[in-house]
Amino acid sequence: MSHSLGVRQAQKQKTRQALLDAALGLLEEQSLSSLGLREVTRVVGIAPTAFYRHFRDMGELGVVLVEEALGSLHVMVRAILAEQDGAEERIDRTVAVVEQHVRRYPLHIRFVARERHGGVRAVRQAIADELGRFAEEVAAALKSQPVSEGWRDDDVRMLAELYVDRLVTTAAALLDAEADGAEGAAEQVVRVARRQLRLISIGRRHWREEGRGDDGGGGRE
Amino acid sequence: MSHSLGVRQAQKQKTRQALLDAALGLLEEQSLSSLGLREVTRVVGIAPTAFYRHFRDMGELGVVLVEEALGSLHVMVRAILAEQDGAEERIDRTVAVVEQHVRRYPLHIRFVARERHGGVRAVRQAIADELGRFAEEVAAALKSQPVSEGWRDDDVRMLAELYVDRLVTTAAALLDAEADGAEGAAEQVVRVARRQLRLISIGRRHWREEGRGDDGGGGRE
DNA sequence: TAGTTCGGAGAACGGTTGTTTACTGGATGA
DNA sequence: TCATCCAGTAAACAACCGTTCTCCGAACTA
Repeated sequence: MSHSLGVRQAQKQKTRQALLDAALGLLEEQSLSSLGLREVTRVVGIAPTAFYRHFRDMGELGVVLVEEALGSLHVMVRAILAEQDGAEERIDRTVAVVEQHVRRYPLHIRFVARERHGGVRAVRQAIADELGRFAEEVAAALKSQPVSEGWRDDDVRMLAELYVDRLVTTAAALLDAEADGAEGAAEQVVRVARRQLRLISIGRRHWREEGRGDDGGGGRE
Repeated sequence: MSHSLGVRQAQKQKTRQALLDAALGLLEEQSLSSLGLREVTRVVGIAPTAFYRHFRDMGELGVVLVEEALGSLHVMVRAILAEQDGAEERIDRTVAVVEQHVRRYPLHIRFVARERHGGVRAVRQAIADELGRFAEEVAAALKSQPVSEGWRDDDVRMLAELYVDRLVTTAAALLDAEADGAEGAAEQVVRVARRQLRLISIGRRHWREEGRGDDGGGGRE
């Protein structure tokens, strides 16, 4: 905060953020690879050429958007992992936080869901990296819980990825449900998500007893 | 087969299929909303205007591609569900079939993964519908298994969605792993997928004992 | 055989795109 | 105060886009 950056840099960051916001808005109804540079600058109200003062191309802007979007998600998960409640309460809290996050940053969620497998390589990579870091963080938290005693590290990681994936999927489904305008749709998604997490949690508790057969390397041919 | 359709209609279907194939090929590296009509016709080798003889616009072509892509997936799942093996063998077979399907129809998988949350509403809807039907089929199969005795219908459906989602996600991950050229990446994905399915399966077997608390309607506010 | 149907060609349309080049004017720092 | 920097401007570029309209010729039908 403090140093106040000078009028010059402050203005630059302002229009830079305006570009990011405008792009994110436009990306609600199209995908990044079809989003035009001129389209974005038009919304912001600056000349097309001014775009280059901030980003080399739309792909670069997309990567920045990824950081912005998943940065806020990061905060969300830290909040969940910090808790020490029982499994049931933790699940409720988790889903509730996802729900509220979707309501607060719908455009960010939409963007991540869409571009995760989208047409721009650099953006896909950025999302994959960030979600990977994400899973790592979840894995660390899971490992420190009593239930994980005797678990192999890669099994913990496997579980973490299952959780992360479920959260992302739930968030996307929730977004679609709200967009479709159907009345009870969102609540339905939330209920299903809770039960799915519960089932996974049950599987987790019984993993040590039955999860044998550590299918090492090999394979079939 | 037999009726041979006449030279006229046969040719039409031929170029129609050529359009679909060309589009699918181009969609390996971009998303539908950025795919141009001229781009497709150029690959096929016909005039841009001829496109309209087959599709109103690219969205319509996309919907047809969805049916084509998920139609083959449908066959795949029937094969899996038909089996009567034990849980472990079933999981191995499932993952193996997914693996081979990804190798046989990589472009179809890529397309579905990308456009599931893509920028074209009609296509998203078509994919959602098809995956829904898919989950319904899986649910019916799960219900007929002894393990599901005493399960509520919507709990079975919840489990089916969990499975379907996992298969789609695994297929997409497998595709990315193979594209990235990393040597053991694909095998790693397969191993993780197997263990995740195993964990879910364990959760399923213990669901009746611990899955209580049927969080009915209500909610929090 | 004569008439109709229709998949495809071709040209032209107005509009949009990304990118380059040269320029302006206010903030910046000596 | 004065030279420098640099975010944003303006004009022009060639390339491409989706769509319309008119026409052709081979396949169909009667």
